[in-house]
Amino acid sequence: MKIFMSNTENKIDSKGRVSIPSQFRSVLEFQGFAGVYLFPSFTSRCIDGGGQILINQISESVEKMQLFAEETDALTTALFSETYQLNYDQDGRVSLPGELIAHAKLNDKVTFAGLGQKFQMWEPSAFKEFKNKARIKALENRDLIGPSLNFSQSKKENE
Amino acid sequence: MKIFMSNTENKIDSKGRVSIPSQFRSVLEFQGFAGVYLFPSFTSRCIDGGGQILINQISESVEKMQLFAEETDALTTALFSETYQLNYDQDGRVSLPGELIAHAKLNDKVTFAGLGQKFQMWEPSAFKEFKNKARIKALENRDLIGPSLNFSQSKKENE
DNA sequence: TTGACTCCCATAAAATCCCATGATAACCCA
DNA sequence: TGGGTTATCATGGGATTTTATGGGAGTCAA
Repeated sequence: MKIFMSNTENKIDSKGRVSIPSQFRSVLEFQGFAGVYLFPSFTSRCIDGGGQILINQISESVEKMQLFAEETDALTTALFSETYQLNYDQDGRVSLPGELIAHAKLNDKVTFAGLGQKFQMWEPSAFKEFKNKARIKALENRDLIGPSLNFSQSKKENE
Repeated sequence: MKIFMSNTENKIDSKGRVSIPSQFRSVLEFQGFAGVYLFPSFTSRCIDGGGQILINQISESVEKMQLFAEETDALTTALFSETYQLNYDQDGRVSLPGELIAHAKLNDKVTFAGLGQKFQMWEPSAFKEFKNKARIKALENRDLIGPSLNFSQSKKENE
């Protein structure tokens, strides 16, 4: 299973175009279509992005909720009405809608950050801040992650 | 089950390339893909590395988390945004991202140390220091490991 | 016409491929 | 057992490809 990982900082040029990192493109194309789905994050000043698999997951999880019709409408509206499907050009670039740029407060640079099944686009300095906090949180919650990271070992050391 | 063991010191050349030790490569390829996953250690000034199995374990542990929770974003950011998937070339070399070099404070040499299901990459002198401390800790905690190991014997050998 | 969006080409930097070398380890055979 | 041959491996460096990015020119609609 290919997933989004690592982070790179790319430039937004004078025409408003950004290169999707090539490793991300290979994940997206592996999912069956040469483009991205982007929408403003619910919780942070950044853009959430993903490919076909992410969109499918979202649709399925909404279905499973078995909400009343009006609730479903509200939720899907919130989720999808601000979602943009952007196919990138042959050089791997998209031009970002103004709404997304505004939400993430982007200037002329974006950091792409892989989060597994999705990725995020951040104003670079905002990302660094979020990442540092995330690192600290992850250390505190290391038992959630499992034994693979030998976190439990270092836990013993400290007790 | 093939695992990573022993340690070797390799050089980082002028282009920033390092050879993955051939014994490690055979473990990695046994896991199904000719490359490594590297990320900054949460607890030490070194790089953590592994193969497909390690990444699968991590992916599985976050798979069932909520899609749009801030906590999930924080955790997956910590886990994936600093993880690099590097396929090595036909000579078995990768070029290390600057972020990882900085975290481990590497210059022109790296020590690869096998830790079973994962391995670590250290600045050589930092590794020696860490190894000595680890040895002492292991001796203190030898009863945690089980009766099969006769530590007192190897203790004598090194004194 | 203007602005937004393509497609296409140019370029510089970085990553990767390919081949050569020396050192070490593994092998073979008398 | 010893000595010589053969692999294997880490490393250096030139050549080639990929990637991100800039900018020109064409298309379409308001």
